[in-house]
Amino acid sequence: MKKILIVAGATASGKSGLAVELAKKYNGEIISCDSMQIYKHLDVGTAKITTEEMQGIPHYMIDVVEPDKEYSVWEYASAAKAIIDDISSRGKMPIIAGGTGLYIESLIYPLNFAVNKDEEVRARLTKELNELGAEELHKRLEKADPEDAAKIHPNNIKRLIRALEIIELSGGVKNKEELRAPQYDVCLIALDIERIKLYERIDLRVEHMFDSGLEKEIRDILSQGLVCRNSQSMQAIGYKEFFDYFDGKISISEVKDLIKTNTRHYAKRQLSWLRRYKFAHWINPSDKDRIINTVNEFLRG
RNA sequence: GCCUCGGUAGCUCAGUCGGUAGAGCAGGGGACUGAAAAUCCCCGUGUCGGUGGUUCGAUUCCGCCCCGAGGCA
Repeated sequence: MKKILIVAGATASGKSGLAVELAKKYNGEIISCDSMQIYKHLDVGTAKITTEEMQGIPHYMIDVVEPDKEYSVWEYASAAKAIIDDISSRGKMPIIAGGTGLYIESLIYPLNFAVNKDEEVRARLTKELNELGAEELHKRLEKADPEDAAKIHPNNIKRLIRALEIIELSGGVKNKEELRAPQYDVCLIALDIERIKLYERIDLRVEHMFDSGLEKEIRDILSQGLVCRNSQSMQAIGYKEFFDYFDGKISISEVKDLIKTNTRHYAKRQLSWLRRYKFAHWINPSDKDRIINTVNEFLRG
């Protein structure tokens, strides 16, 4: 099985920098695993790595989509897996760096849905949801797939609609346990930082984003018509918070505070996701020796 | 100096016709299979400013004191 090294962790914990260090040491190339750095032109707000910071190491899966386009895990996984194959075939080490849990999941285990999303079905289900209410749709799911229904809270309408969509399109229930074997030999390094320090780093990073022209960046992409407010990319933290400010509802300092708060919440969710991987190596990013030892052991095995 | 209104959870505040109190936010935990930086779920004991008094019992009523905000001088 091909070996891949994954550097994961909460936002602002130092994944990008560490990935570059490891790539230099182990003859690696880096594949970003980030649902927003996928988008072109969202640079400051996504803390996208700069060319200088890449230090000559090839980076993939960054700037691959226009910011008004929708993107999905499936597209990510297909593209990233092809790149993993390519890097491996050249005798180099694929290093995955990023914090989007679902995207990481899609590389560790194969996605096993037979059906893609379908905007028409989705739109109709959304309409039904508005007319009938979530409870009613949840009951429908319960009839079709009680096991799935038990796992999806009626308030979680995105999941609810997706579950019903799968049933309608595939004519059956989700393909569950099978095909969940890992598809690579994975070494997962999860960056472990004291919570208070992580939050300090987040605050600093947000301050830095404002100093680096975050407001100008978003004004520019809007005025150039690269996105509209409801574009998927504009759901990103660091962008969506600006719209109330543009509408005169909140001040710029409130925008900044909101971004900080939302980023903390996001970091918490990222850590929560990573804790599911019992095989992860939780290591403080400053503990280089342990990181090196862990990777060495992985490569020997 | 006098008058009025406040002082309750980290913050903003509600409430207790006297039986030791609860929301939002923050914070913590969790879920997650083609929207995922999205979406959703769970978690609330704190000298109720201090001190005397009335009372079986005071955060609640009364007195005094302290600290804010405003008004009159």
